[in-house]
Amino acid sequence: MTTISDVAAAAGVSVATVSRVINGNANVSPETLAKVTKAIQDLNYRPNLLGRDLRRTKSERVLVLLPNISNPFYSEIVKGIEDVANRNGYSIMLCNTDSDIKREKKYVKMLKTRLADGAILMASEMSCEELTELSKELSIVQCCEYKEGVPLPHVSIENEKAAYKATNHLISLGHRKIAFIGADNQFLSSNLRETGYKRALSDAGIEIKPAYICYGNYSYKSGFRNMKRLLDLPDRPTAVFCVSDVMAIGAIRSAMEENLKVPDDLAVCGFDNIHFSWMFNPSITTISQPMYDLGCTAMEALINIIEGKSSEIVNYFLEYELIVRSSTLKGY
Amino acid sequence: MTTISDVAAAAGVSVATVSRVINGNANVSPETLAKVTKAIQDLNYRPNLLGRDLRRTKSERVLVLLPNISNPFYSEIVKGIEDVANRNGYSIMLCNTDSDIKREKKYVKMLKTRLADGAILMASEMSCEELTELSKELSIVQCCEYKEGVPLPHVSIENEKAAYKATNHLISLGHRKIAFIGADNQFLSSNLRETGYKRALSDAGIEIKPAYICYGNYSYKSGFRNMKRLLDLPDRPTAVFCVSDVMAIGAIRSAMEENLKVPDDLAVCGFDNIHFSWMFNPSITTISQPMYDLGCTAMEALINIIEGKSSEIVNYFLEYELIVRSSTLKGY
DNA sequence: AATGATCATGTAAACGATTACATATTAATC
DNA sequence: GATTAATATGTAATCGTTTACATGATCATT
Repeated sequence: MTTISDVAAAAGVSVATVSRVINGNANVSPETLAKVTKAIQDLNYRPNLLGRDLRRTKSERVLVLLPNISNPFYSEIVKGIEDVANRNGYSIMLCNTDSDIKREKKYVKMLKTRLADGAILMASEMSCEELTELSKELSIVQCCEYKEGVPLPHVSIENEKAAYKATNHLISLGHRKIAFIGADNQFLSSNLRETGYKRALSDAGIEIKPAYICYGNYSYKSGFRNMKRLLDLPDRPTAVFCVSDVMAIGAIRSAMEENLKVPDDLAVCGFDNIHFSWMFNPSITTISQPMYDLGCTAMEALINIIEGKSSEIVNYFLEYELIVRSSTLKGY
Repeated sequence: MTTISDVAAAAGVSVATVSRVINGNANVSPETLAKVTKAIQDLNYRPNLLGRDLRRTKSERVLVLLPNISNPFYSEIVKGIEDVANRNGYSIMLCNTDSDIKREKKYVKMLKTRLADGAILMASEMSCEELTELSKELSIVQCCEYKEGVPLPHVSIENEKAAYKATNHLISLGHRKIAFIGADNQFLSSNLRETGYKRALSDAGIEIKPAYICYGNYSYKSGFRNMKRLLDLPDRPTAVFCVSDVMAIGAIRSAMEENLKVPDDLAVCGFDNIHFSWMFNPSITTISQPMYDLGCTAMEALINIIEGKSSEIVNYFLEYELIVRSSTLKGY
């Protein structure tokens, strides 16, 4: 490993001068510049980031913690994050937590140990107390999923209203027996979506039937199983609102196995607008989150915090959209 | 930011002793241990990784460069990589290159600058020369996609044979008019799969028709478009082999738009066995790569290199599998 | 009681960079 | 020509660790 002093020796100058050349300092004579540049070339020298960052106490790196890279929902968000990061000279590193709090904490530790300047948390498993603790010393933004009452900014959509809109769409198509496949996790969005679903029913004067409400874990299988259960009910629903597209796909396959037609016998609405929701047959009606923009906004907020431009905590709610497709409306 | 000397001061000992405590050195008296542990707790101290790694010239971190996290194919591989890494005390950080050589090089630079001990490259855009150059100073393993003749180990499947098997499956079902949707990129696997396809046809005494061979870019749309073109041929094929599941899905949707039935009117075979290939309707016949194992093996190979256990370059070819489903065989 | 081993702790040098400050050289001003 | 300003370069401290080596205390051995 060649170091800055190797270069200095080769060029016959001091390490300070080499450092000046590397960092584009103006006060270097043309001849010295040439000598040093040549030495750097010859030795194929790259500054050691550990040394540099240690001295600078700044890394221009940002961690993105996400529960699961295999969830297509996150891909677009990450793209937004990366684009803004790159425009501002930051590198991002993705950390797959697998929804495992131990893994998550390992990455948080890297943050604490200054390996990165800040982080974006996508669906943290940490408690409010832990997050509040972290907020004191670290630059962190919550994206999509967030804990309420934690002094950290978040970027998301209004899940309650979005769910209301989705459910209302089903109601407006004439459905009265509308089931709900939610998620049994600690995330706020799951609750908010359930609340929105219920409010839509109430507002339409439809009774809320507990038997129509069930919970999965965002997976295909949980969508499949829950739908099967719903279809086994004596008074089976004619529509279902799933809080993720993947579960919606599971639900549709379940209905198909029972020889039901979608949307004729069962209308299905998902959430997220992942790529596969329009590739699927039938294409799936869903709520589209502005994933790319969510990512961009989160990264912008993070940079503001890191660079100390804003000390107040700003939360962002971006616009969502109901996208009607064949799984609820024929011919779309 | 509290440092080791803050802790030392608070505990009334030297920094060396604190360091000993942190690193579990045996020669520390119980009382001192207690004092220091308490001070660490009180001050909520975490060692600065930059300082530590700089001194140790070792980071126990590994970079995983992949072209696109939104490709579900990579998720399982990453899982394998992570599991082996964690078992061996390494952290992994994912780097999304977006198939952009500039981004890729940015991450390689981090490697050169000792931010990580090594890297796994999933589908590098770099040339053989560049990779050869890197191999001299860095610990790198190629996974899935690889360049031939580069002195870096790789882990993959035998793409030519796998494609042969897939094509042969279609032939054995009685098809003679078999199209191929490949990929127009620089990757070896694309070529090998085409070669395997052609060899299967030749071996079966079927003429290779250039009109039946076309190229996409692994996307849904490119599958869709190419299939449309193939179906517009005067003598349309009755089967198609796509080098990715996503393109296969595009092809199926294309056939459906023409009111063709899959597999009755058109048999479709994909490649990769991503989750959606069995969620899709019809479920898709495909070649299953042992993604998890590919990841595990790549990580194991990398650790061997980093820790200097093996200096020779070993290449691994893992077993693939043909998975027959409804898109080629009814009722599966 | 002298010797040596063992244990606990401290001192200070590294790791590889950046940068405040000092110094030397040259150019500009009066 | 003396003074000052600007430019180019070097010296050494610093970032937060780890760790080789030194030191001093304790205890067993002879």
